[in-house]
Amino acid sequence: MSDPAASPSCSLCLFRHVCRDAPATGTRPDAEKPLQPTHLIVPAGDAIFRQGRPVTAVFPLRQGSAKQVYESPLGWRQVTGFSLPGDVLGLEPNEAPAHSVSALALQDTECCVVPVEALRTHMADAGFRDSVRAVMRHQAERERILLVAVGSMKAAQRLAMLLLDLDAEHRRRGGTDSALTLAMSRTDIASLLGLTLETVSRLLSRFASVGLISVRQRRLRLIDRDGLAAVYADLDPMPRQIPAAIGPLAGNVDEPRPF
Amino acid sequence: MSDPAASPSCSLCLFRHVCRDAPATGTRPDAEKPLQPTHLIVPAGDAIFRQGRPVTAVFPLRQGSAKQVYESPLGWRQVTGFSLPGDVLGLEPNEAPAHSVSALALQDTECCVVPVEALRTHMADAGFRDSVRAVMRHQAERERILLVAVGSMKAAQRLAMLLLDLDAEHRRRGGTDSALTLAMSRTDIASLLGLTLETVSRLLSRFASVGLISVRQRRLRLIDRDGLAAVYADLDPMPRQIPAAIGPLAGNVDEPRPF
DNA sequence: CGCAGTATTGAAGTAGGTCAAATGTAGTGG
DNA sequence: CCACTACATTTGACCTACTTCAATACTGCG
Repeated sequence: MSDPAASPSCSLCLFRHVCRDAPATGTRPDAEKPLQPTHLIVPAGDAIFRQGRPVTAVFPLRQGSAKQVYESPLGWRQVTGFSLPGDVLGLEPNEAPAHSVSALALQDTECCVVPVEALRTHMADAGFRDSVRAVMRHQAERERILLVAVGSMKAAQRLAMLLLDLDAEHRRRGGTDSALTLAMSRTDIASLLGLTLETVSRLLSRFASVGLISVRQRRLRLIDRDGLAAVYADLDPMPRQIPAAIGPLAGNVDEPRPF
Repeated sequence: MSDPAASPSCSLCLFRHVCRDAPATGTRPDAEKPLQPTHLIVPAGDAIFRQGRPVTAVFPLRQGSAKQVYESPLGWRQVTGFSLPGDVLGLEPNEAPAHSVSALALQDTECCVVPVEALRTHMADAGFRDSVRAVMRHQAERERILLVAVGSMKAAQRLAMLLLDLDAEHRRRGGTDSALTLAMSRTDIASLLGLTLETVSRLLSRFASVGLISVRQRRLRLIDRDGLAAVYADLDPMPRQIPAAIGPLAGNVDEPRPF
């Protein structure tokens, strides 16, 4: 846990090619790997950094998970995303001097600390710079998809989208099973999707009752990904209570890609 | 209209310090102003650029107005913002190689064309670079506020927010009167705010009926900015039909700042 | 004038919010 | 280990803000 050695999350880390902690990469000689970040342990619920505070470092996530929370000038609060091991917290686009959101640990969490000076130094490398910017662009794209989802999709679609995304991230991290554990509360999910916690809970139960998933508290298992994708794409009126007996051969979805 | 001379919008333009078309700035000697952009006329409804297409130039808006439209992978479309003269269209953060949204002219529109090479050249100047990045950050902040609005505010709040923002932009451009003309349709407004056009129309009527604004079609006049700010801040249950006779002295709003 | 696009207004339906109660889970200290 | 508390989740019943459907009016343009 507090062992500074390479963790599995390192293999997905943005800094893996320049970090001493990361396992050697086959393709590169790794002649120079000057980055040896310190580590930081954050207990569940605590902030890794806070919105508005100056950016002094970025934080590759090693263990645990976090949520990003944005607080608007009028005091409205909204979750804008979740992060898993391998993600880098605190990367601000456009050379922002201050964090645009807060990051709160969803559980006891460990992350690396990469000072901005080190980051800036490495940004001199074109390849590295490009990959950092690609990550930033991906984040921006995600937020836009969230905006469209919240702005024009139904509750069931939004939740299906989130589940598919969480599953995709889980698999990208090597999870071969379909079981995942939700680190975030129903309230967090509701905030992200622009719903209430009751709606999220009901929807999860409904998904389960029609055989799309199984849920018990925070243990979740995706059973029918295609079905979820259909819900996401809204090809499916999503049976209110009991599925209309006529199951029309679960049609394929042209674009099931979540997020 | 097609006269290439300086327009009033130039005085707000990001490029004013480096552009030959812009009026001389008092503070700087303008020794070097190597930018002399070509101009582009876009008829109402046409695209200035399209989402996914490579970024070849950015487009300072001279006359007219435009909307940004994002199309999600699944085909959902949403307006993400409106632009007025002085704004720069097509500025993509993170060195994105392609436009992340489309820009459609809301009326016959004229804009400058600044090739990306020229932009990149001027980015060498620290002051200029900083101001460009500040604009990008401001845009990102706007989108986040929109996300929170759509995700957790009521319809009336969202609309009040938009009206206050449009008004603020109008005044920033020198408009001293409280009258403004909406270049966008009710449908566009509805899309931006995550509502239906009928709701927008009804809400405008309701705002008018309680004396916050006056509207007729696309002519709009803000009558009670403080009242709108109160609606935005939700200090006000927003009378359903006829105000509940007890008017509690229209309280001050701590943070009436829209967007 | 008459048509096409845009806006307003009404009536009815519903998705999701709100309020409230019951159950489950985890943490704490005895 | 267990009792007790605090909090998260589920579920139900009701309600309303918003959508949907539909009809009517306004504006601009050939």
